[in-house]
Amino acid sequence: MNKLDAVIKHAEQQCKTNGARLTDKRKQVLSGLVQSNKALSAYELVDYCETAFSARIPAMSVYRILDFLESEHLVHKLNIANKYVACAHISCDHAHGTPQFLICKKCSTVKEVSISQSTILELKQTVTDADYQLISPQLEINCLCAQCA
Amino acid sequence: MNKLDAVIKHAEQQCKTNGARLTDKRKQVLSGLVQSNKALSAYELVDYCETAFSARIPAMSVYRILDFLESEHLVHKLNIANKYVACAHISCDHAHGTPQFLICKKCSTVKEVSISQSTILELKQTVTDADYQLISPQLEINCLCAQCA
DNA sequence: AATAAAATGTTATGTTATAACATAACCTAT
DNA sequence: ATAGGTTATGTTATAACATAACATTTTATT
Repeated sequence: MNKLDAVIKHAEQQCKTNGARLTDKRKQVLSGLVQSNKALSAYELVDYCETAFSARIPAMSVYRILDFLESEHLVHKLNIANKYVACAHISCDHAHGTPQFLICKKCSTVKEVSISQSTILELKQTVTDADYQLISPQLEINCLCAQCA
Repeated sequence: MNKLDAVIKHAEQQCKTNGARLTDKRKQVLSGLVQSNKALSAYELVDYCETAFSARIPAMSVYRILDFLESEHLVHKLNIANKYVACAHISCDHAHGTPQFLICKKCSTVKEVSISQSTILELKQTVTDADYQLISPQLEINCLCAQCA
């Protein structure tokens, strides 16, 4: 089974478990992100669905679908780029922690990496010391990929 | 001397050293950021200059001015919020490293903090291992401030 | 089949940002 | 002092990202 099918199957299963539905359009949007090697904007996903599936999904719907996929932890929003990526661990069985992203500023390719628990703890401590409350320790780091560098 | 005057004086000196000019409009935009306790968007700065100085600066110019102030290291862009803050260290004499920001997602108040050198080194190593190249180790962390929490 | 809930469509508009070209302000060398 | 280049700002248009509000369609359940 290829990667895409495996991911979609896992995603479907996961939605079912949560009593949510992975509809055709949601599958199409998720496919776009899984197949892409880089982060895509909502409007790029509109184009992808049109091209790949002849499905004309309005931008508004894509945003809603992205919200849904995020809520199911199938997709991450990269705030520094205003783009979206599929979670790199959809078809892993183990649960996974907070993702960290290296984002190529030129071409939007993304690598989802892990930093050590101790570093995360230190960041949390820094936040606590500053009298702030952490929403998510997701880090997004501006980089250049090997290609673009 | 109050904080604002001190900052502007330092900023002026710093620009002079670099052969750059801190014009009136640039001062006004910088003032807006220094006086604000939170990050502001370019359009909020347009409003600020109108209100505070009766200076109608077009959005286009504010963006250019922000670019300039960034290039002089007087201002930081917070990419996850699409807003801008004055550098917290303009009137410090010592040079300072890469800034890290805690950003309140509700009200955009910002705290500029430092993380340990060892953490920064670990992040750099993570990036290198992933065959990426770091543009800047600036971290921006989504939080809630004490007020909003 | 009737109903309620969920998903999607539609239209309008808000927000952030840049492109392209015009004009004004300011140095600096003659 | 002024001609000519450089820097700064103005103007207009438009691109790119995002949400609000309300309508319709689809799906699941009784």
